[in-house]
Amino acid sequence: MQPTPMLVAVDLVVLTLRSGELEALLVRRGVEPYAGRWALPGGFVEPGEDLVDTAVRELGEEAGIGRLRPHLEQLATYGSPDRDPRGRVVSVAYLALVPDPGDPVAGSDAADAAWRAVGTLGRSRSLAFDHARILRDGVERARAKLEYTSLAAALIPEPFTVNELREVYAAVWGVEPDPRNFHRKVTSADGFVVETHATTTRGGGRPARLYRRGPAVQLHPPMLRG
Amino acid sequence: MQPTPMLVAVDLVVLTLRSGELEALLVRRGVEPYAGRWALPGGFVEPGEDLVDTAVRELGEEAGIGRLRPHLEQLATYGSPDRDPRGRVVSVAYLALVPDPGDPVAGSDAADAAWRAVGTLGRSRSLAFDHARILRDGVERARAKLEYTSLAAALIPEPFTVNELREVYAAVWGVEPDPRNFHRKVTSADGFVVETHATTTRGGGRPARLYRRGPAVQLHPPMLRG
DNA sequence: TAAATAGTGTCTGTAAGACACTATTTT
DNA sequence: AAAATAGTGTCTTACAGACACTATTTA
Repeated sequence: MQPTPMLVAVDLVVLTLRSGELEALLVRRGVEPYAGRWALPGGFVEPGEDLVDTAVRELGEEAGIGRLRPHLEQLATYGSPDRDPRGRVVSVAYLALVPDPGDPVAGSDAADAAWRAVGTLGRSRSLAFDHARILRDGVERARAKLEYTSLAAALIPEPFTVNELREVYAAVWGVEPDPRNFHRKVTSADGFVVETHATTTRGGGRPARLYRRGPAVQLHPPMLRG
Repeated sequence: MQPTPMLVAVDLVVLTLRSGELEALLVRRGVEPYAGRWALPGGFVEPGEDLVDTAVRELGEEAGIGRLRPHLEQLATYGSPDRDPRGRVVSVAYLALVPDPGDPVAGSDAADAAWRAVGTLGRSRSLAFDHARILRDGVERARAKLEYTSLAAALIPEPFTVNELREVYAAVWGVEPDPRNFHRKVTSADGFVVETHATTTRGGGRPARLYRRGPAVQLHPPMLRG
């Protein structure tokens, strides 16, 4: 029995922190199916192109985000037979975390693009295809990985203060960690952040030391959320 | 520009515990490419078939494992353009953890099947395609998830003793948890195991209480490995 | 009885969370 | 000075790990 060829796409859950909220990048579809509806950025894998290269290419095309060296990891693959009315399309989803790149520029195959707070999107049916589900999975992955990795630092521009890093946890988890305990944990966790010699007063009050992302990927000990 | 159709396969990393060792199910390929080489069980996704259904079907076909109600989760997707000499094949890998089902029965498209200790397989180039890489990722996923989920119980038959559960951690992590502290942690972790009223002396010594898998998926607190 | 495994109690060190207190800026 | 944010120290509680001790079986 001959195997059946299928179309393979890459869809992106691109998250950032804007004005204290976790937001996702969406594009408004210009063509059927779901024309006019919001969707995750994505596109088909080209011949000879590795999956992650498709993700990187789409990141650049859809929002000029490539230059920001985002954190990029594979999320999951969605292949329900009826997820795309055009036929059998298997979608490999990637999760990207980037510092806020500002308002997006519309790409070639997107009539419009915008950042939207993730709060209500996951539950809604406003997104095309099964993208609400994919977005929800991506947000949940990000939430979970903040706990035991240094991923939070990927959502804000360098250099950053400890308080700016704390605001990432506040936005993503919806809880306000104690600023004093948070400070102690971050600066004592091995390799989470490395200090620069500069300070800033952009937050008001006493000057805060500026930090860059440290070499650690896994955090020991982890940042716990209750 | 028209997107290029590709073949989509599902490959399985099936792990179990046999004679104190973590072992993976392998099949010997009967056809080219890589004829005669060991590979992960797997097959192409059929039209109208969901990815996870392909995984379940292959589990049944390749080793009659379906009846064991294995833990099954998606692992990752591998789509390097040159990973299969026949052409472009994207493979969605699933991780299955099962209680030891005994020696496998050869399936239809496998000349032979066998359990192999994972210790050296990951590093070797003896497996077909990129299956050594996939196996390594699966084992690493299992190792990591033992820490904060109740997955260990999926590798042994029910009902089990606390000591049998401890042997799972010993085999997968390569460390021997203290039996006394382990006992306290397992029985006090919320929903990890539920006790039956039966006991057994199959381990020798004082009769040990028998347990079944509890309702918990995430463990609070987690089982730490140093 | 000895040997083996099952299970409980106790101690110590580490770290999370609560929060008092000091430090350095702007208004 | 007052207000704001940055950063340190201290206390309490929880729990991981070490390990003494008791419990219940087989040989």
